[in-house]
Amino acid sequence: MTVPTPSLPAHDNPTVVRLFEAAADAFADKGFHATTTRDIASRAGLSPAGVYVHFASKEDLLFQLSRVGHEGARDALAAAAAEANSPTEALSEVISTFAQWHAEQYQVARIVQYEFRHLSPDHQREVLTLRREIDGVVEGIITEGVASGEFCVEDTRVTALAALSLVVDVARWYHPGVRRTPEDIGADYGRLVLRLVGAS
Amino acid sequence: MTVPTPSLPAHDNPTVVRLFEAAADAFADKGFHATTTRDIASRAGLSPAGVYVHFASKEDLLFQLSRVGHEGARDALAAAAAEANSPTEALSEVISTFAQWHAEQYQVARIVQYEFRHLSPDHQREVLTLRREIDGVVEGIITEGVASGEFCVEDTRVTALAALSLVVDVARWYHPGVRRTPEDIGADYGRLVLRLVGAS
DNA sequence: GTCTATAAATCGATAGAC
DNA sequence: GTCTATCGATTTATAGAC
Repeated sequence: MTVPTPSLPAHDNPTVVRLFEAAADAFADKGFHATTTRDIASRAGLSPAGVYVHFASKEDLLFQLSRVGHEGARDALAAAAAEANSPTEALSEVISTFAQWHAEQYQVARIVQYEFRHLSPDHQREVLTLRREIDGVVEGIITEGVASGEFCVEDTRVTALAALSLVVDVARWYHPGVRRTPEDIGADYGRLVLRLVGAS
Repeated sequence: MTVPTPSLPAHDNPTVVRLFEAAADAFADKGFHATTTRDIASRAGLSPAGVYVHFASKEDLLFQLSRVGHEGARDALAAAAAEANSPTEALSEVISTFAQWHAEQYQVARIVQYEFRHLSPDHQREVLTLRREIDGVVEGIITEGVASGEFCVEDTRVTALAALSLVVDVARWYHPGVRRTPEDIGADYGRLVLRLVGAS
């Protein structure tokens, strides 16, 4: 049994946690470049210089948010896939879980999906590795379902990308106050994706 | 017969056209706030001050791009819908056309979909009106298809949003050099969306 | 209508006291 | 580890010559 990777750098430090939440709010709300380090610091109750005691730069904050966000999504996905007894159940559960995560964590999801290009090239590569793990889970389930005869698709990659598009776009339009709850959205997309793969 | 609204302010002025294209490239590539007016001006072959002869501000450039982009998408959609003889044909054609547009015009599409929040409140309202026209076309077709018995959906609004998510997300992942052509993508999504509405 | 030059404000990040 | 103060670079936008 290995010790799980800490989800945050120094996640037991309350000031670091506050900075993390402040940056997540600000980046999701205004975007990376429209957010100032002063903005983040004041939301966290610190002076402008306080940020740099805990993070090397504004880009470092974005990177840590992206990394932790991806890891959280990947873990939620893997847990959902592990419990399933068939490709149909697995796909429905994984998409449902992922869609719900995109709604509940819509700030982090937005940063993960839409602020990616503002990471340094090295950090882009690292985050891309995590993203490919996630994409691979969905594509793998569809491949299994086609092999077992449960699914009927023209192109596995095209269908996997379409399924992920449904989910990712939740981060664009979701905000607290929309009609549906995150649970509703997850359930809706769990059903819709079974139509996409010809399983219902 | 009314004269069509010019798609560009002073669209017959070659300098304005060059500025427009330079801004579209830059905003799509780096985002609104990461793009400098110097960057736009130099891409258009002008001095930093040259921008302000033709546009009031950087935000004005973003607004004009968003407005013209939305109008182009809406017109392409309306033309596709007008030619169809059934809800099934209409939905397939509209989604196919819209997806193809998002790939071919992926720079403008990206600006339209992801830089919206950087518009002024007044300009957000104006662009939102255009966007609701587009959403209404898709939702209207699905409503017709349900009424005629061609489609079978649980919730019309949820399904319309899902169909649009497929299309909108093209602007996030598409770039020249991906495996499929814009025509391929349009054809793929025209078929996939018929599955979403239970028509195939 | 385009230029050079620059104003005026703001940014990310650092220095050094405590 | 947090602060005040500020550096140095960069930004949007304007002034005024041509």
